[in-house]
Amino acid sequence: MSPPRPRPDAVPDLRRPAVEVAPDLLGCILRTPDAAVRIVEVEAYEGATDPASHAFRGPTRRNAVMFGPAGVLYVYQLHGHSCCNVICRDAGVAGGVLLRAGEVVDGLDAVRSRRPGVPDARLARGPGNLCRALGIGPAHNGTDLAGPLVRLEPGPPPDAVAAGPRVNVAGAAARPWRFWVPASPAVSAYKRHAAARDLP
DNA sequence: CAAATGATGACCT
DNA sequence: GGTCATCATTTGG
Repeated sequence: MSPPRPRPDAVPDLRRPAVEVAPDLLGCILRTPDAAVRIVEVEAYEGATDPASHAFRGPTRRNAVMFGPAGVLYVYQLHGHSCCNVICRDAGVAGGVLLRAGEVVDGLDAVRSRRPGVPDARLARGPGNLCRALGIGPAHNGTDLAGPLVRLEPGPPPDAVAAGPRVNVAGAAARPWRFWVPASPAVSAYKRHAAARDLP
């Protein structure tokens, strides 16, 4: 029996483990005041059990949001870029889903102006680029995903979901916690089939 | 205080 | 395939 897909008219329950939430976020819409993307590539990060997670060694100033309640955005800086996670699990237990790629479904002009010269299919390809496309930055850390700055909205579940190792993570093969929509042009080609398997 | 470290991205061969 | 610019955070002295 395959796992139940989320209803098209509801956002998935974010209080579950990130590994369960991650595939259910595919197809959902992330909206800022002037743009929106359909999420097509994500990675799950747990807490104390996941050495690749920012939360593995316990709370710090940077990762504090990961230990808070579900339903907020965790934004961190890396190499001069911003990356964002949807926070999962109840307060006190860390977990989050990194949003790695999306398809722009609203506010195309606004996104193009933030990413001049970039082909439409690549506007929100990559976690840093996705944040840039939506105008998400450090000020969004800890913001409510049901609030005015950022909204997570339901969307039609994808026809198919694939899973494989996380990107740029040591020992990634042990945990195939990256999930993506194989049909989406917003997922870079080499990642689409790298060590991929279809989700049961 | 100094050094190491990336959940990256753009560009190179 | 690979190099490297870049910078906040974290960790060690």
